[in-house]
Amino acid sequence: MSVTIKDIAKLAGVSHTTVSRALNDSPLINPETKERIKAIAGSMNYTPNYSARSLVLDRSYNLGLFFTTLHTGTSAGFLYEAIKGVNDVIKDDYNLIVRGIDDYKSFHKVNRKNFDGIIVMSQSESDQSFIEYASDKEIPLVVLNRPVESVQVMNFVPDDQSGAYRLTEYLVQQGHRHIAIIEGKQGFKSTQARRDGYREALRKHGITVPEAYYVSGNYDLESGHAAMSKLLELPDRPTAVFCCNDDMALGAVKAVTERGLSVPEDISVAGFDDHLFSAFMSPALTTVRRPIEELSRAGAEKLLKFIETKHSEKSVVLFHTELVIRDSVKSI
Amino acid sequence: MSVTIKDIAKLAGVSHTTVSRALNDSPLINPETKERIKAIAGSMNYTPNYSARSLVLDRSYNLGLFFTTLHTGTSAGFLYEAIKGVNDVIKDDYNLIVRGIDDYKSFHKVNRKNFDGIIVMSQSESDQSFIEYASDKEIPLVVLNRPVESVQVMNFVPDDQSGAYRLTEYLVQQGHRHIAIIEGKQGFKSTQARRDGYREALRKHGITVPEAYYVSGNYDLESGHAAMSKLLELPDRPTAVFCCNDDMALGAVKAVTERGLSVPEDISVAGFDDHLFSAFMSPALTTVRRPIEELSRAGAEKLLKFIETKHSEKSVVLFHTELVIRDSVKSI
DNA sequence: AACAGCATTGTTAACGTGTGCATTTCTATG
DNA sequence: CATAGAAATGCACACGTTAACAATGCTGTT
Repeated sequence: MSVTIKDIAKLAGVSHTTVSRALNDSPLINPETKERIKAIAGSMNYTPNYSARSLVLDRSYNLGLFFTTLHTGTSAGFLYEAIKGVNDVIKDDYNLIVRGIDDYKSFHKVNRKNFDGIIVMSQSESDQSFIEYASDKEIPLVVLNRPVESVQVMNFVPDDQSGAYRLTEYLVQQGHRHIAIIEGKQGFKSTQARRDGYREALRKHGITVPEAYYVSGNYDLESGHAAMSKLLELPDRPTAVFCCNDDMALGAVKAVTERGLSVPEDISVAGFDDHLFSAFMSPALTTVRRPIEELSRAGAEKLLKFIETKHSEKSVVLFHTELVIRDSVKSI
Repeated sequence: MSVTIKDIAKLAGVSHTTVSRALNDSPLINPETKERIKAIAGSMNYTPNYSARSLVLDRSYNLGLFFTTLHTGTSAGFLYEAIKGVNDVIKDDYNLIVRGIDDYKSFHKVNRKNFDGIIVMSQSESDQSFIEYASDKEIPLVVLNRPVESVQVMNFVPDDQSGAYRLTEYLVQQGHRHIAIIEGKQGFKSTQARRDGYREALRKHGITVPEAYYVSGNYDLESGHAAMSKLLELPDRPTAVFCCNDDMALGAVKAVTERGLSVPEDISVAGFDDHLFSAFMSPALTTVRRPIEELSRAGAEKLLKFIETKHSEKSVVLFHTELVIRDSVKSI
């Protein structure tokens, strides 16, 4: 059986309360007694029973990092950057619980007893009921990646729309007018924001494109490949394709080269996200950088502050997205 | 304040003990009383206080998924597959805590009170002291990815050496004799296993290669690019390069194309891991598939069994690696 | 020496839940 | 109706820790 504060108390000849005071830096203890107790605790390798502390303090020391889903539409790079960003902030002071919201049959297991706070990495509105539930339960909550108006939460959102707008403008500036789009997973807010940015830029430049230039993907390599294959069959083939994430761009480029065509000589391709591999594609991909790691870090910092101060306020912080010009777009 | 079993007991007109029996399917309760209690608990949205249960039952319901490090040498795909594999097994019965072992200043926070079990995804021997510590503390432990002899643990290991051997044999069968290797992160056991497989195949075929054909990388895109740049400068340039993971292979292919050379016409490139992007590279990468998700799933299943039965035995399960032939190797 | 105030320590209960043993209730049998 | 045994329920304590309030000890002042 493990060492408890009662074992230490016996050896130190004090009450268990005094041991607790010593180990928690209470002002209500003589410094010499404190050091003596700490030495004994150290020599016995005492560690607190966190369950007991959690019970008394009404704290769990768990933080949730919840993704709308982990099953599909969530790329490895996205998951990786989110975990790294949050982990850099919380270190080993909290347990980071990683989950897909769609894994919950019922949310009632998620409550203040089990989570000190939750970061929702929101990909679509399908997690809206969860966000409302968590807010209603007054669980400290931060929502990343998607703006949420109906709930008083802190929000950190990459500016996907202006990123997509800027990228499409760049394609226009390079002379392209036949610009197609391979969209992301239907229902995801990022899909809509990127499409809106694309459309806004076309409209600004008085460009109209046929309906066939809108093709759906699923944010993965295969769907990018399939979507590009469709676009390449069109009688009026686009000169440039905006792929709404880098995974789909890689699949699209593959579809192009399989037909004996080349990027960007025969058709230009752009992506979105700036994953690690994007700079190493052949050709190096022109894309938009989304700072997922920084956004996750900022969200975690805010959540810790919220937990500490018991205070939060509605805010939306837009994270700058950045056009990254490489080699996959040709000037025509 | 939340609903406790005492609140339910009051409404049901029974003791809290009876409520506990009802909610835990004890045989020591009248079925009608049980249903009545369950109905009340349901209508009050009762959930157990897990801290209290953990304290009484000496259980934490936390499982650790610990990587040797999350800082460098751990690719997004690797992390993603491991988390997915484990998560598929544990669902929401346990909290999955994801950490880098090198994040711990001291291991003493890791104990049976805080973790019901731990899966170590071991990348190098630098986690050996942790594995020994956890085993000594009798924390249920499963080690994935690296064989461990000094400790009585269950081990699930992909057969990297024979994967690398088979890949190198394939290169030899395709006529290559000037075969270089871009190694992984120094000190990682996977680096050694893949190098050993490569050397074993060369030896089998009586092939000797210059020392300059061994170049170090760091399991990332940049180091693959840099290592291939070195190999391309050699007066006696290799005809084929075995990159010890797919990220480095992508970087290496980029270095080739940047020099106006092409893969596989001018130089063949092979990888290791079969990440999702590998099939979509231009050319599609010949590589070795390592079943990280399956291995993680098997490890999690074994760990849950161990926690349940309090019984475990030393075992090493080798997971089959598979040569995946695509387009990046030319026959000469 | 007596008293007041402050510092230090201890007693007791709380947190929410599970369980061993005691008590009560119910049922079957003679 | 009385008795025995089984079923059902409750009492009291435990788990390890924190904290409110009580008690004790020490120090300084008059």
